[in-house]
Amino acid sequence: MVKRKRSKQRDCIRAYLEGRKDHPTAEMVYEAVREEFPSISLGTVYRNLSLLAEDGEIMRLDVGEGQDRFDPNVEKHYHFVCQKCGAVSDLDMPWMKHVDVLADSFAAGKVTGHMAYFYGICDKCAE
Amino acid sequence: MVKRKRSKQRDCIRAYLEGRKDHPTAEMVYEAVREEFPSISLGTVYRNLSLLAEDGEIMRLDVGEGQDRFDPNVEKHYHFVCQKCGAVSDLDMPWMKHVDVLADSFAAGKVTGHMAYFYGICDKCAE
DNA sequence: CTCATTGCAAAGATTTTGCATCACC
DNA sequence: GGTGATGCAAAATCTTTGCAATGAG
Repeated sequence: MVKRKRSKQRDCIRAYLEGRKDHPTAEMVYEAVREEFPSISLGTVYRNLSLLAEDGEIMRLDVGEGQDRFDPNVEKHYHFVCQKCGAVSDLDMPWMKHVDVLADSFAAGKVTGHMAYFYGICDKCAE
Repeated sequence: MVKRKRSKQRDCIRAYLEGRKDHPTAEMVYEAVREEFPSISLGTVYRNLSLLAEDGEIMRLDVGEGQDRFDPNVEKHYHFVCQKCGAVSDLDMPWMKHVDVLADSFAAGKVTGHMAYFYGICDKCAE
């Protein structure tokens, strides 16, 4: 890991994410942080999101919709994606480490983990 | 579903995928099909892959590496991704429909399915 | 003073699309 | 012959990167 010098922009991005449970995209982070730093560039946002993820301060999510999302909760947990509105919410459900053992018995190699998300329709869209 | 007119190019793409278990990317399909249709365009490959997926003849995979991959096996099944060489192989392991029920009890909405893949190091790379 | 960070813009990478032409039914 | 498909190139999307200027330690 490289030496890191503090920056107001990165602090702001980190602080913004800490308070969220909606897993913002880089674009959403950009729009939000822009209110405090009107001249920040999208490149800087992407760079800092990558640095924070690299340092294990946040987690990068890919729920198969093109844009990556970012989560301040770095604990292993599952997500629920609404197929109608695209909202991504946390699932407070136990991590299934045992499925890695199961998968390992079928794989032509050593299984060390898995990636998963659940999809369906959220309550709000079901109305 | 729209009316479809047959084309040699699409037939070739379909036939190429049928014989594979390595989940080629669009680029790989393009390179392969180009041997029979040297003037085929990448756009046509993308277009046909999307049409075939739309018709349920093939399945589009996203294993979080940027490029999508395509699978002639449209049955629900899991995949194993080697983190070293990037190879994607099938896992002949039962589909865990019960986890959808479990997730549903935790979700703020109706869970209808899940997406998952396992990762690790394949035998070839472990040597 | 050094070098990580920024803003800007250009470039990358992947996929989609507009359009005139082609070919299937 | 009508319209779906093709090839080509341009564009759209999302993300990364080169570079000179700026700022933190």
